[in-house]
Amino acid sequence: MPYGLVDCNNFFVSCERVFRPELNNKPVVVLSNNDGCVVSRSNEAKAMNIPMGMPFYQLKEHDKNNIVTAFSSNYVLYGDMSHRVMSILSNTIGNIIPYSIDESFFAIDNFQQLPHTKAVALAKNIHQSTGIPVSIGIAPTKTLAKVACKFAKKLKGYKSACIINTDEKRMKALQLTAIEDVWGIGRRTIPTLKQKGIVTAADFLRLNEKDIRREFGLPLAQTWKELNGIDCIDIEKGDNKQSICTSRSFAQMVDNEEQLQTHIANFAAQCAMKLRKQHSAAQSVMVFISSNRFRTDLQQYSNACTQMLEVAASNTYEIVSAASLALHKIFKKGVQYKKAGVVLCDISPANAIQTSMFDENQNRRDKDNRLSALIDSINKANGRDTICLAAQLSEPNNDNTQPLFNNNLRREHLSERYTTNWNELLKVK
DNA sequence: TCTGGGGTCCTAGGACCC
DNA sequence: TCTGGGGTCCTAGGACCC
Repeated sequence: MPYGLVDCNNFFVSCERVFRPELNNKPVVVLSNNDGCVVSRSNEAKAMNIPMGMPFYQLKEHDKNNIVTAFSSNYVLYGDMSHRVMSILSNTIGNIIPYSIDESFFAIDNFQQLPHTKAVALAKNIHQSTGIPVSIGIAPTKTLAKVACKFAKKLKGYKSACIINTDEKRMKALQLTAIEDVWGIGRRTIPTLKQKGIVTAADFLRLNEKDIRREFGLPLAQTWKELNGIDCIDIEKGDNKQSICTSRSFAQMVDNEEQLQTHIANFAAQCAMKLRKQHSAAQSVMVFISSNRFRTDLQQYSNACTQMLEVAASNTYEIVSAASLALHKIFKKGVQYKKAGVVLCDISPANAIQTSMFDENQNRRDKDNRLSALIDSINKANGRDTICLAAQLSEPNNDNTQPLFNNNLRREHLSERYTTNWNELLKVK
């Protein structure tokens, strides 16, 4: 059964351009949180040799004439645009297998179901309806669909859709595909493969499957099979996450425990909310902190601590308390902290919690759960953090204080939330 | 001065059992 | 001096992805 892949071109940049069409054909980049580094580039920016992940301050030096337009990341906007693209796709194709914010696989019964003309029309429809240009690859396996999609994106003649439906086309495509461009082969294995004289995907196929399995492990052996046309990579995961993480780098480094506790409380509360959203509970709460690894002139320290809960929980109070305890165990005085985060693990469905025979806190836990549900509904109706724990406030004793979340974050090039906020709609003269 | 965030899966090795 | 064998489970760390 063949697979298709729809991949949005330069997705974040394309989202920004929908509302700033004057930036079409100009170099544009979108930055990570804190305006840290480049995470999305227009073709023009790529042509200027701006690499993925380039720190923004280096870009400023690189781009002396200021011809590159930079945006802070606007995830609300990108999430909404992604939803629009995926809706059209699923309305046209039926069942889709979402893979990331900007790409989705789908399975078709046979190649006749989506011939080139129809695939071209689909790409065109998505572009016209949403403003987002996409590329489509169709092939016998997901890994080959990825290969096809790269050609659809790179070569104009394909009109945004490329189909690999014969062995001849497959081998031709693999000969023209550099080994580092193969989905599933990462930077750590490339040097070893190159040493063996493997330069293209076709070279890689000359290796023996058993040897690959032994030397590189199961995932690479699966990639080998997929390139041979044998479908074996399954990415259909359940709707529920197995771990939930909230973490940030700080614009300004933090050195006192109280302030770090406030950040951790906000991360933990955010994690708990995501957890409840998927109707799950977590049995363990991990907290990590680290200094600025780029500042070799400062003391380096990073550590993590996992706090187990007696009974899996999802209410904010318990999760924030556990995180606070964990932080206290690893906090070291005198360190300038640059990054911190909370990860929830051992996640199970909330309706299947294994209770403890010796649990004397069930009544309190029931109350906390009801309270968290109430907080969620108030915040959903009135905006994030309308109600929060005092531990999340930067100055708990001051009535005007705000939750600290995202406060220590640099976002100097933020666009409007054009599609999700009435106050930020596009203005037309 | 300024360097992101959030996931998944696999594996080797240790702990533990009989 | 000589010091079992075989199995399971758990976990930290590493690889990959976008």
